[in-house]
Amino acid sequence: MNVNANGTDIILTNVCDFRLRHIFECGQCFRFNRTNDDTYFGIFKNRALSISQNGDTVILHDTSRTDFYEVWHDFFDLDTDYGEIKRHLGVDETMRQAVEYGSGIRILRQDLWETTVSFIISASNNIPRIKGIIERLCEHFGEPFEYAGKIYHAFPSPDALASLSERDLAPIRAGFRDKYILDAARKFFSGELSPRTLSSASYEEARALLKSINGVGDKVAGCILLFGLARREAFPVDVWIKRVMEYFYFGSPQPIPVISEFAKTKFSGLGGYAQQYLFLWARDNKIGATED
DNA sequence: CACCAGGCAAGCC
DNA sequence: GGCTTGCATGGT
Repeated sequence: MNVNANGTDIILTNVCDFRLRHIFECGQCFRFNRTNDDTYFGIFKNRALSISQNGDTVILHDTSRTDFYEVWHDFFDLDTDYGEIKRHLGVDETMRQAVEYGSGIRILRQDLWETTVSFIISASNNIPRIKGIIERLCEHFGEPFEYAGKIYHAFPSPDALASLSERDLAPIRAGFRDKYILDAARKFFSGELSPRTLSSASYEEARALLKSINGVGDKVAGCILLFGLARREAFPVDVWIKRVMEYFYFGSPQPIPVISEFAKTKFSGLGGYAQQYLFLWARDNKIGATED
């Protein structure tokens, strides 16, 4: 990959294993959306980005070399060799197909706190509504900032939410999840949970700490570990993963713990990557779902 | 109008 | 311990 600047654009050429549609449509990130055929626009922390792709050329619009190297390079996980990961995962016909289908997936390195709240909101919800709730949360309580002449809102800090009541969150229309968001905010605000504590904890310790938040169970904790703490061994089992694993590896319904154990053995430290390839493939092709 | 959405907690036995 | 049910809201 080569990096060049052209005015306020950063141009990446010879980019491998990178496709915006795969990255942003595999359900890991809720604040980026497609604006036209090959362009996505979104917000991460207190920065916005418009990014487009044509083959193996990627353009980051209205940014700088500094922001590219300090923010976006890490966000897009550009130091990780996905070719190597895909070779390790493509050990059977199912995984070969899943990896081929989502060949441009990269697991974004997202913010821990934002990921925690986002996946609390994801419980028993659908992606368009998850995005709506998150945007309302940001508009009401996030710090405004400017990008390309327009005003956007950062994700609200724990401090901004910790002293709110459920009534204050009513306009967000998060439903029964409002009290879970507040519990998470209070635990992060008080320091009971912190990025430093969770980063330095072992996988199982971090998982247990996250599950101390009301509204965080095994599945949501798995997503936070995978997307917010870069624990790539996490294999969160949602309805789609459950279906695709049952369909290809078991042939019959299985309890979630059975699927988790199977994945742990089969994928080892690469479970999170496997999960993303399987999720995108299963959902796009409705694998295992009942016909309409 | 049922039924479901990247689940979870509380209440049962 | 495992199993069932209610949960807010919006889309199909």
